[in-house]
Amino acid sequence: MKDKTIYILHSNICKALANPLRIEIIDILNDKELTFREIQEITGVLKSNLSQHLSLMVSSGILSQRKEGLNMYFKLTTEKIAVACRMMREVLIENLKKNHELIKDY
Amino acid sequence: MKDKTIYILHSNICKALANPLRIEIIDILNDKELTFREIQEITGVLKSNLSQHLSLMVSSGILSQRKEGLNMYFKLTTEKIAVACRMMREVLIENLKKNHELIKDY
DNA sequence: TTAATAGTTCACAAATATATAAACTAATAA
DNA sequence: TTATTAGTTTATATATTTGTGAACTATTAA
Repeated sequence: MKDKTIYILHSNICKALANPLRIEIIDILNDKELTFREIQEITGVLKSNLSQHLSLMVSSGILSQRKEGLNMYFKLTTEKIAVACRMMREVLIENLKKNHELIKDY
Repeated sequence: MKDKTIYILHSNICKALANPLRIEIIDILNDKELTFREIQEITGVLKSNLSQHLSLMVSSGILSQRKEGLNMYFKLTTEKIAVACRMMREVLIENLKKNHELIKDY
């Protein structure tokens, strides 16, 4: 029986992207570092909820955080996350276009 | 209030990757088309379970299927899925290496 | 028509993920 | 010290995901 550990670990990284709020966070962090407060203002979610999502993203290794005074800063650990994410967005857009082509004939 | 529909749709694509079995399926379909039977033999899961996972992947738009006689064939709809997936794998490997660096000093 | 093979659908139980609110901790300022 | 700001943790309720087995449908062969 083949060892499937790698698939579990790999899917954990993917799970970190598998939520609308977390996708939005990746989108807005794209190429910059932002504070917790800034992310909260843009997304408009409860701080407890945001903290849980950010914490999940940090522990899955896609975000890194640092504290400066009272503020916590967050950024993507690597450009690759943003690139992979953009690639998925392209797949989405292509699929939406295909569906549109199918539907417009009716 | 900003419209978050795009984030929901985008996260649906990501959810299609957010499971160990589905990652394995993407891995083995990498550049070829396989039958249900072949995927089942490689992964070793129940056919009902496999069918549900494949169906989810098809309806989220990352796989396409075609029937030929008694057999159902599956393949990735686009190369981009495999590329995005490989990119995530690289992020995982980098993180594992970082953790290893941290741990080996103890 | 009957049987066999291939896969899908359904119902259900168990596990995980999510949002909320309240209580908590850390850092700075008064 | 006390208060304030910034964020985390915890408990809890709800929703979603997952695996299993049984029943079902579709295609081909006897």
